[in-house]
Amino acid sequence: MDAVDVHRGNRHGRSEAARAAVLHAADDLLAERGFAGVTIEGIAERAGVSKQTIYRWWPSKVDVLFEALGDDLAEDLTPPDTGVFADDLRDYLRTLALFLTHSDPGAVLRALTGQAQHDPALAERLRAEHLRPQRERERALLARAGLPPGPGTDAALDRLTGPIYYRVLVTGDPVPPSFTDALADAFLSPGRDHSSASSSA
Amino acid sequence: MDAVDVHRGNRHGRSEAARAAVLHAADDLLAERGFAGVTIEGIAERAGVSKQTIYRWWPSKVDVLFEALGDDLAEDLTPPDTGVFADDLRDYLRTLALFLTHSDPGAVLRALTGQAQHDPALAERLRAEHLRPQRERERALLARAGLPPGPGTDAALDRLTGPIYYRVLVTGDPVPPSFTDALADAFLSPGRDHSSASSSA
Amino acid sequence: MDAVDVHRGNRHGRSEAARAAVLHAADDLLAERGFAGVTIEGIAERAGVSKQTIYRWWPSKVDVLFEALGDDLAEDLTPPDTGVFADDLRDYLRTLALFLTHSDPGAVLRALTGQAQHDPALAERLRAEHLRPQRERERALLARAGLPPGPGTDAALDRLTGPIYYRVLVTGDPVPPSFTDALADAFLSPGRDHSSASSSA
Amino acid sequence: MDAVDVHRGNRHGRSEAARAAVLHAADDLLAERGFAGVTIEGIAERAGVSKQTIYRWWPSKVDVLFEALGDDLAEDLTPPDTGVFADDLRDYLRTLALFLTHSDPGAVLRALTGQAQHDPALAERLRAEHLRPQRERERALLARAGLPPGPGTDAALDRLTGPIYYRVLVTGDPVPPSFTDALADAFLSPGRDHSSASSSA
DNA sequence: AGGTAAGCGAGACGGTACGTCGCGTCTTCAC
DNA sequence: GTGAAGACGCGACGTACCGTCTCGCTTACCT
Repeated sequence: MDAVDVHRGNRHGRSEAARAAVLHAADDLLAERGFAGVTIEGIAERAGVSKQTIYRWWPSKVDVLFEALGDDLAEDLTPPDTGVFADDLRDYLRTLALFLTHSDPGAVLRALTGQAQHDPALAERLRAEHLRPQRERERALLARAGLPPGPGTDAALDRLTGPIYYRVLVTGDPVPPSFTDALADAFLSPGRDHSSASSSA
Repeated sequence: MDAVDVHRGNRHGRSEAARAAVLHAADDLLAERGFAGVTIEGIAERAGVSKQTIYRWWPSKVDVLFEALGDDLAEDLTPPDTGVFADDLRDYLRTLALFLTHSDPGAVLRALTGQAQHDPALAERLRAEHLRPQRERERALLARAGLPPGPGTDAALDRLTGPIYYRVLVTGDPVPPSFTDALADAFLSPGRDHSSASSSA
Repeated sequence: MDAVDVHRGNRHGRSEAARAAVLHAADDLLAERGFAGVTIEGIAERAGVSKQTIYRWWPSKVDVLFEALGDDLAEDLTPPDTGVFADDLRDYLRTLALFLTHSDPGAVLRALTGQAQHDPALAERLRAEHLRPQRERERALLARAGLPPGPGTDAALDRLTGPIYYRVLVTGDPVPPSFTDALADAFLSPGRDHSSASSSA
Repeated sequence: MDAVDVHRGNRHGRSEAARAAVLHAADDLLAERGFAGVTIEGIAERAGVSKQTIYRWWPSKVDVLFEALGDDLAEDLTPPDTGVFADDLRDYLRTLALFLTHSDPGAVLRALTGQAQHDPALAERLRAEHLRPQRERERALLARAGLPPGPGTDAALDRLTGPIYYRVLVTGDPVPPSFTDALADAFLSPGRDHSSASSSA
């Protein structure tokens, strides 16, 4: 913790302090000024770091944000496993909605998803490193429902999580528990009629 | 039609030729070089128009793209009305998927939706001028199913269209007719089991 | 004087009101904001006149200023003729110094002379329309001293007025009566020694 | 001398190569296209330098020209000292006339003097950094004539150099040796009559 | 008395240059 | 050999004026 312990960058490797300061500064700037307010020069100034240090380790500002996202999806969005599938599913969807709408890493993910619409390489990287692993975790959840693995699982997940992302990214409507619970219920009790979907909203 | 008839811009109003050239150029640039390749200077050069003319009428490049979107949603995405609701719904979802994934205005909409993640004002404008009117057209479609108007309609639409937008904006998976038909079927026959959803894929 | 009498411009000639407003506005702008602050658009706005009206009658802003100078040199700088040459000469040099340093048309002349350093056409026009006629008036003054016409007159005038212009345009030193009187004295009594020139300063 | 030795600009200071290229380009443009043809963009392009580099070191194009003037006055206009005052004075006035009318730095000085008519700050800077030091060198010349220092010296210099500047800046007349010699003679032999001044012209 | 043509205001237009911001590269020196 | 500092070439930004143009109004004068 002491200044003595801080790597300043030398032949023994990069400065962890600089790395953390950069990621932190990028996060802050995204929260304070939005995506356009995140600039390499701004990050460098706020982090007390030189531009060169940033360019040495990250190819672009989206890579900084990408790394700032870290393992937050794995940490925050691993579905629970209580043994009661219905509860686990409802829980997970609620957590996902909350993550996307109100968490700091959720804001980063939204910004990156937005940028991914302009940048196919970023899109692919997001999918490979975050979205497909997350999908894998979701598949594991559904597997506990006794569903046989297969394309049906993915289709079901698209129907479960798609409307949540849709509200977050497109309509901007809030995503309350009533909404995610209804999605879960539709999966759990496919026979219920349409109006019942709203009765629980 | 003659050159005599061309508004060149005077006290009686702006030049329609310049307006059209700008919108067209913006569209082209988006298609050719992506969102980052759309610059005011680039639009001006390609449209044979001065920068000032663009700034006179549009606050920013997203406003140009916004106007370039025009009434394409209303024109291309008004659900059909053949009298057979099931066909109409299936048709509409297929059309929506095609629009989002393979049409020029769909590309503009994707870019704007991406940018909207960084720009709340744009997000609101997109919703007010395009998404909510589109939702209204979708409500009219569902009304023909005999569904009573109410929040249930919106929830149903979120489940019908949400997964399509999700694939387009997030996973990047293709959205084939089998996928949209399955969504329609799930709405039309809520009792079918999950695996059947994929059997038609 | 009534509005009825104001030419608004028609087939029979230009609007005198517009002309005067333009010249006045140019003058004001020069005084208030300096030469760089004189723009065609600024003149048009302040004069309540359209740009086109200015361009119809003047090729450029320097032409406006040029016309704003009017006959001020002839009016303000015609040497007096009291019959006493020494007094006339002293008077004239004092008047010239005052005109150049503290009058409104003097400010216009200084600005135009400055601009003439960048614009040979303007320089020639200034000389043809103002400076050479002024030189002619000065020659007439010297002729009354009994000096035979010839190149000697011009050389003498260069020595009489040159130092005044020099102070105004180059050193920025004030040009008090003592200075101009000394110039006159040096001409009137060429035998006086150098130090006496300053003793009257 | 090698490329290795060229400062490219870093924490230890600016690039001397860029500085020289900018000054050279500005000089060239002034000579080729006149003052209005000197633009920051034009300098940048011709010098192979970015606009930002110019703005980093010079507030305006006038400042570039100012620096381009360098020490040329001190170098070219230091009066000679042969021990024969009359010769020195005649020589100096001839050199001054030639400098102002036909040298490259003289053209820069004329342009700056012209611009100084529109810009008091530039006027003061010209005087402080170039004109007053030059006046000091001229005073030293006159001191060798045995003239006691005092305001008489300045008045005499105004009469010696004023007419030269006057012809250069105002009338545009040529300034031949006969003209400057006559000025020198009038100083050296104040008793000669007026007509004699022209006889040597 | 009506038609006509010039002067006028308004202001949109294609341009050029402005001065600024951020990019990504580079070089140097301290540690 | 990392990192802070910061100059550099570059590209785009948004603004100010330029000089040109077209339009519709007004106003004599001239059928």
